[in-house]
Amino acid sequence: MPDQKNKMVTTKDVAEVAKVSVSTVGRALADDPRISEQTKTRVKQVATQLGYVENLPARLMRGGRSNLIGLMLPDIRNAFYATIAEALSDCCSAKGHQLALSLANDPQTEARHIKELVSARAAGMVIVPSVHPTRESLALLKNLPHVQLLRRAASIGAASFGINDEASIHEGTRHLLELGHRRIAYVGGTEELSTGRDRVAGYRRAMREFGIGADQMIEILGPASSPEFGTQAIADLLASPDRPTAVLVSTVRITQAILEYLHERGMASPETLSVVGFGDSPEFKWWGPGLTTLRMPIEELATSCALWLFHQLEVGATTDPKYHSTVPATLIVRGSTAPCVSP
Amino acid sequence: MPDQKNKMVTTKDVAEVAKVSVSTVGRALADDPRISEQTKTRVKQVATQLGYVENLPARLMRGGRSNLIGLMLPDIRNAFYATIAEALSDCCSAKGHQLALSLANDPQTEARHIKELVSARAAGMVIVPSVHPTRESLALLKNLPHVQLLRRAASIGAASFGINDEASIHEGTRHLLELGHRRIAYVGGTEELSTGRDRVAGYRRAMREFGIGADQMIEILGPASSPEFGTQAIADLLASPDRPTAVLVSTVRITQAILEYLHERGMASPETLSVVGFGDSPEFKWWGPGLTTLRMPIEELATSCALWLFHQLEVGATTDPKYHSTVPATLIVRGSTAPCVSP
DNA sequence: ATGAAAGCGCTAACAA
DNA sequence: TTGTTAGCGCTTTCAT
Repeated sequence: MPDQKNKMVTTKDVAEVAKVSVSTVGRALADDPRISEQTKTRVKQVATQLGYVENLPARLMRGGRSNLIGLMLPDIRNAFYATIAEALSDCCSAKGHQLALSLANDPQTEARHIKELVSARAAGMVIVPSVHPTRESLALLKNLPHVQLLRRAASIGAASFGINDEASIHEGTRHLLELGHRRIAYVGGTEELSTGRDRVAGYRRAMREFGIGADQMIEILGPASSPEFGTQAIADLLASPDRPTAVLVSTVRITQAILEYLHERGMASPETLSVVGFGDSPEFKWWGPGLTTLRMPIEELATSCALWLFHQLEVGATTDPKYHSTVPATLIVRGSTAPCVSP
Repeated sequence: MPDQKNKMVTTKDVAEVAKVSVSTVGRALADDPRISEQTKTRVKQVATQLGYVENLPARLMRGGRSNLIGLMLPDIRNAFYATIAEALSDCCSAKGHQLALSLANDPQTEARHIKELVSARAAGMVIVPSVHPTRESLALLKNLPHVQLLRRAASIGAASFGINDEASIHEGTRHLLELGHRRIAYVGGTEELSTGRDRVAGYRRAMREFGIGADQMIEILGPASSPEFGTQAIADLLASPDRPTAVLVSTVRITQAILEYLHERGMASPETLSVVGFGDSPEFKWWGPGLTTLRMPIEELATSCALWLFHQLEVGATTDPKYHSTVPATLIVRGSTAPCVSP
């Protein structure tokens, strides 16, 4: 553990040793054409020798923004978000940016992190917004170029990149309907979140298209990333008098919880229940007969999101294009869904 | 997307509007006891009204370090590291720190990220070091309080927190030996990494203790986080003339690759092969008969690592305690290991 | 090709 | 209780 009070080497120190002025040092290190090659070489040599490292805060004081890119996620242990973090980190590295990771599940924490980023004069941020960003968050975001990812808060007037949630869930539901299922349960996040709204809408549309009324729909909505909620939901479903023949899950964490529950109770799929999951992880292949699931191009999504943000940073982003991009999911059919055999 | 050129509100602006001096503003916002409650309230009100956000770089220029804590990881998609990131993020939030995530697999990228952290005057960092940190990295770390996590590079003279790798793998190997296995293969990372060295050492010790000579040991070493290597390794093992009756895997990623391989080929465990995995994820329970594996208290490890770092930051860390802490793994016995029935 | 000096926003020592 | 001022390390005119 090094001594913290260790004075750092400054341009002034370098200047003294190299016997030039501070401005010459600054210019030499910035490869200014006005400085002779000879001086440049000498200055750089001295700088390295002394272990000079530029003082970013001091430079930032003269205006401009730091190379920090904020990434606000609800949960890094979710494979979805980990993939996003990795893709974004790659993009940042390529552009010389530094990633600041903020994990927030509630609007207050979110606001605090945004404030810190603004305070640090971050260059921009990628945010998966919470349900109801605070007024403060919204005001702060006015001073920070940003892009929304996955979720979309209407109150935030920025470009957004997401999954086509409605169409994805619609496809999953239709798959079950075409297999003859009619008592199909939907388990997912609440309608507070844009994603929750869109997803349940996809379920409803598919059901309606097969002539199933709202009274026949089985919807269990709760906290999107709560395994406990998922466990409770599947338990309730299986215990209900007219238990469904199939279930469609619409979040990663709930999917994992349900898979775990069914496995622990030794309840075989698709015999007991046909299951359509959300997201795709390697282990979904070896869960029971293999999980039929919706795969999303998360990595590509995060990359295009980053590219767009960087582009905005470069061009200065004076306009407000309100660009909204969505990508579709792919249904991966495995063993967990089978034709309905119930009455 | 907001206008980037938007001038930010400074203390001077607040001072003008509130009709006080800049220092009064600074003190009022810092809750200095010398300022009257009345003035404080007014200044704070004006600051909020104007949307004032402190300029962190400017404050840092006066010396001291930022609230940035760097976290250097090889791979955020590995559940191990994601858990660490989350635990650390929680600790940082609690202490008002901001997490800067750096993903680096090679010494050059690692060096670049460390330099950026030093340049940004980060408060400290938690690092899972690469095999051979560059000379530059080592020099830079002298100016940045840090702690090593999981891996330990001898060249870095800092406190370290890790798994007791030798003992853990020893326990896993002994479990197989006690089940009667003798042809036990070890698949893990190379001996370049401290973890790789310790782990294979645990395997060797256990084997020796059961009277098995070095010539009877089956070791396949390669890149620790390469699924491709894992796939190749298990393929080779199964194709070999005297195929082992059991395999012990010593990294998370290789474990995942091997599980996938065996599942895809429909090779049942423990009939074909007894398997002891590394790490523990929910899905290990439902892989085939359930994976016997070594579970590590990663979250606790990361937390204690963060606590230690924060403590060092607080006390100033003038001494160099070279504190090394290791926690043991727990063997979780499931269905993938069974008594040896081969000749 | 190089140097001197101003100023970025903030804090703290010194004044009042 | 509040104001004045110096200076942190760097870039950027403006001089030389």
